[in-house]
Amino acid sequence: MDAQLKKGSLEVCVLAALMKQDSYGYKIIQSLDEVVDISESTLYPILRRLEQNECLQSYSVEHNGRLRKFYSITDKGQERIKEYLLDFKELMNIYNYIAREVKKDVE
Amino acid sequence: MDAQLKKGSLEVCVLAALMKQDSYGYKIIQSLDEVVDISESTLYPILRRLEQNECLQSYSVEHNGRLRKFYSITDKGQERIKEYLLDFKELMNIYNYIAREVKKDVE
DNA sequence: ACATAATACTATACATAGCATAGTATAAGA
DNA sequence: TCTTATACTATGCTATGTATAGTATTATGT
Repeated sequence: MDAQLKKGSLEVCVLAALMKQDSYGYKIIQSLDEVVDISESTLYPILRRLEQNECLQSYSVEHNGRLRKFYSITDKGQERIKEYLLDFKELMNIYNYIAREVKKDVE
Repeated sequence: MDAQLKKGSLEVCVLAALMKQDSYGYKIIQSLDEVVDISESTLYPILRRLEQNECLQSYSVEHNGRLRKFYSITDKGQERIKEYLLDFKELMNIYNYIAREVKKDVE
């Protein structure tokens, strides 16, 4: 899938993954496996950005002697998702236009 | 609308606008007016990029003493649109996942 | 015992696309 | 004569996704 098309969506996808329960980097990648292929180099910067934005909060839990960084979604993060859903409707307008123009050609 | 979300779509939107008939910069902006707000600083670079990619061809027509640059879509440009439509289905998967996780929370 | 895979994260650097801003230049209308 | 519409070019910024590499521990396989 074209990287450009993912822009703006991956971030929100990560937020959505944290709606059910708190999670950490490695686990998030796995839980999103069926939805989208997201690599470490994409996810970790997103997590840091979202924390800076206050869309996420983090806390560390010791696991096998190392710290696992858990993230939980904030109210602001949930607002962010709602804005995305609204924006996506506008994107659908663009998509529909494109699909329509192609069909016209076929007819 | 969030600029990031438009990435990858505007370019194809311009291609789609040229499916019916050849057109030029200023006119394209107008014809896309109802679909998406695209400014000159966005459109003209797109047109040049698409011509370099060979998704568009151009020719100049004199109009009131100045040259108007008309663009027409190539076969490669039409292929490009088809790829976009496929890619968009994957994006819909992401969107559906996000919408689903939000709903779960409401229930 | 040793190698490999899985786990878990950090850091650097890059490409791309959309967009703001500014500049150039002509024609038409108030 | 001033503004608006027309039509395009050029420079530079920012955000996001991604490749690559590095670090370090645990579990598994041979």
